[in-house]
Amino acid sequence: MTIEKKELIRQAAVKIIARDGFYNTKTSKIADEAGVAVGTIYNYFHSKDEILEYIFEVEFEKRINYLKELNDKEISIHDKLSLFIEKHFQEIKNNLDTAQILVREKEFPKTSDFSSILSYLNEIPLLLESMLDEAKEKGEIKEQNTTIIAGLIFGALQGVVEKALRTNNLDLLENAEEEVLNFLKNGI
Amino acid sequence: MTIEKKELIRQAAVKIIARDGFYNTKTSKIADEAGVAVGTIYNYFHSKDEILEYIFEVEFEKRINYLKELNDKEISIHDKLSLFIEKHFQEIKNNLDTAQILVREKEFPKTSDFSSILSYLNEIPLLLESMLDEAKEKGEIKEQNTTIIAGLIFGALQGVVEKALRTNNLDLLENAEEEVLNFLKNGI
DNA sequence: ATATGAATATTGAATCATCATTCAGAAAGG
DNA sequence: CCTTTCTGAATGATGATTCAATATTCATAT
Repeated sequence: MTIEKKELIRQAAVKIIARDGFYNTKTSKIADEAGVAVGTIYNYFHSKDEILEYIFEVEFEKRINYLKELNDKEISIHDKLSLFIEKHFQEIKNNLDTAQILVREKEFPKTSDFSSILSYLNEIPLLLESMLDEAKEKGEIKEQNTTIIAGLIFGALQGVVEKALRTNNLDLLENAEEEVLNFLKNGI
Repeated sequence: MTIEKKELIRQAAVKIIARDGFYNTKTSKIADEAGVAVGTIYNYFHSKDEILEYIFEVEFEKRINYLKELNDKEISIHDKLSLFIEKHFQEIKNNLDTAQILVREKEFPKTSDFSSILSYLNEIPLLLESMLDEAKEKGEIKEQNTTIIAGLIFGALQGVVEKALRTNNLDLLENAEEEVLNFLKNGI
């Protein structure tokens, strides 16, 4: 039960799920890709659902930890957002398969092992929101509904990634950071 | 083979798929909700996939037709976006179940009846993009990558809806239109 | 009005393919 | 040799789709 083998299976799963979508992925395909038997997967995960959960966990924790760090820093809201967005697109470009999964997989029924994915999905906008709230208090940004704006920013990032992947236009990701930042600052 | 019955089945499907997600919805549940036998569904749709496709078709055509109308009008880009966003949130509030489906269902494998959903998903950002291009030529908005900005706006709208539905905070939708517009105009 | 029956629509139990998961035995490790 | 890990064929549940039987519709004839 080494952590490396779990990681091997996770990476294989990322590749296959990115291509076929979670519900159209068979555990046997993941096993093939990882070069292990199906049974082995079940030594590291309790269920197929748990694999997806783990993929989200790994990826979201990077963002969440980084956001928390940023929140504690004494820098302007613009710098915070700038750094976060830079980090975000860096991770995206770093692993397009994971990016595909993050923007595509949204179907998490209550009766499943998915509950922690839902908290991850909540947490990033919440951190953005508290970041915005603090900036609002300091007068760095104008009066506005920070819940909506946080949801909007989170969605905007996804929208750009979705567009790039859907049209297979990866060059978009190169300019995305700058364009998004400029947009956040000044609008269209 | 009346159109009313097809519509009855569509509405039942919307309700169940919004609650359980497409891949976790059984045709028998849709049949129950519609008050028909499973077999009847197959008189109106060739497959389960086709039901989802039809749901997207009905909803996206509203937006697409409206956007095309707007594109032909001689009004400012801000008015165009304002009208589109107003329409969008109006439709969302009008049918939360459909909204849930639009933001949640993203898994459309190649081998399926989903191909037309993919073109719908492309078309709205493309229309937004050409709207922005025109405004850019006229000097209404600054120089910027309109592909990215269109993807960003499309995503931002989804992000707000997702947030409202995920946290079951429907009040957000009341202020969403104004906040989003203000954001588009001036940034944070 | 009412009856007729051919065309059309509905029904839901039966079919059949599809996987997630299990687990008895084999291999590897120490 | 004992423990841990791996294997992959067998199991069992699930659920989309089919289709023969039944019901309904409705144009036409009486």
